[in-house]
Amino acid sequence: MAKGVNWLNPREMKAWRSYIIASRRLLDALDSDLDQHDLSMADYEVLALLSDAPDRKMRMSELAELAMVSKSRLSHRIKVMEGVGWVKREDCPLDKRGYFAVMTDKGFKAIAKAAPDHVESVRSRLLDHLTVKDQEEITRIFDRVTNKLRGQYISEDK
Amino acid sequence: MAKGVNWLNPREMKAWRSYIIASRRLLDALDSDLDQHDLSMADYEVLALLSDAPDRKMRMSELAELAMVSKSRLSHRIKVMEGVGWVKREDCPLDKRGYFAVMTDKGFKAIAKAAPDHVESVRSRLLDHLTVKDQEEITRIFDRVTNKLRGQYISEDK
DNA sequence: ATCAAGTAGTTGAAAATTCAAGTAAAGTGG
DNA sequence: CCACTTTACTTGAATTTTCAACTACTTGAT
Repeated sequence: MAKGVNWLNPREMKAWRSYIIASRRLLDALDSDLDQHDLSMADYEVLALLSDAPDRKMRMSELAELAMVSKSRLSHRIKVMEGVGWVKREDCPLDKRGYFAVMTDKGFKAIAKAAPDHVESVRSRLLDHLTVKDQEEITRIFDRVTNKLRGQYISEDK
Repeated sequence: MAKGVNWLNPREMKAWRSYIIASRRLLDALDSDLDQHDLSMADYEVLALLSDAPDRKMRMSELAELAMVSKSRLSHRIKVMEGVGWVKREDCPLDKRGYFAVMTDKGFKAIAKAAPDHVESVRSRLLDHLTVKDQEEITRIFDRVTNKLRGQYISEDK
């Protein structure tokens, strides 16, 4: 096998760069739009997941998995959210190692307040600039990327 | 104006979720692929920018801007890279407030070693799953997103 | 010249995240 | 039911990132 590196050609390079640059700026913008609600995207997602869960509670592991953060990180984060009064912990009777993160009313109000702004933010920063066809392309392309990623060997904890 | 929130419809929701989920996993995968070279994506980009710059040196501000990190973050990061021996600082004769970050030979070797793996990683995690047409779509869509983002009011420092 | 305001970059402390253990409870095979 | 391995979390320390000054220089106006 030849040892030469298969560098990106200009078209590939352009696609890759367009994608990361936009993504970085987009995520930054969304995050800074959430500042007014004292939330980061990551915390928003955790709360959103909880608010949709039955009884607004979820096992730590499941929450970590769905929110795509490490258990350790979730643990730390839940501790601060607990301090703010948005969630509390409850232990799981069926598995004594486990805990539920339970959203409080205060937490629910917090995310209910942030949600409209966040949705508007996602629209104005991203969706408004995509045609219906673009949206479908995005879905198709990125679903495929996720699927392939799943197949490949991926790191451990998170 | 009616006060109702314009929530995302299923198609929009799907596009948005496909995009972030894939992006998070993708970036995680790329980052963990770089672990073997003791680099993060952010550090990689800084070094890549430097290695392409004339004389492999660049003003701190410009580097921060192109790498899309805050000046403070770059400053800290360059300090540790300086410790590792990948870059050094040099002061700018034309503007005595300013500094250049200059890549050392050791730094150049480090990124030259990482680059082929990183490119391969970008291919196997992303580009291999995109048709030429997909690449063009991505470029078109995300360039537009970036442009619109530029127009809107965006935060300060970074 | 002089002074106000802006720019380039750094710094230390605070907050967030990762990393490497550590604890306690389940599950599993014999 | 007894070891042994796994799972579900938490924790504290180390690292990274952000935040709010702060220094020193440049620029522009008078």
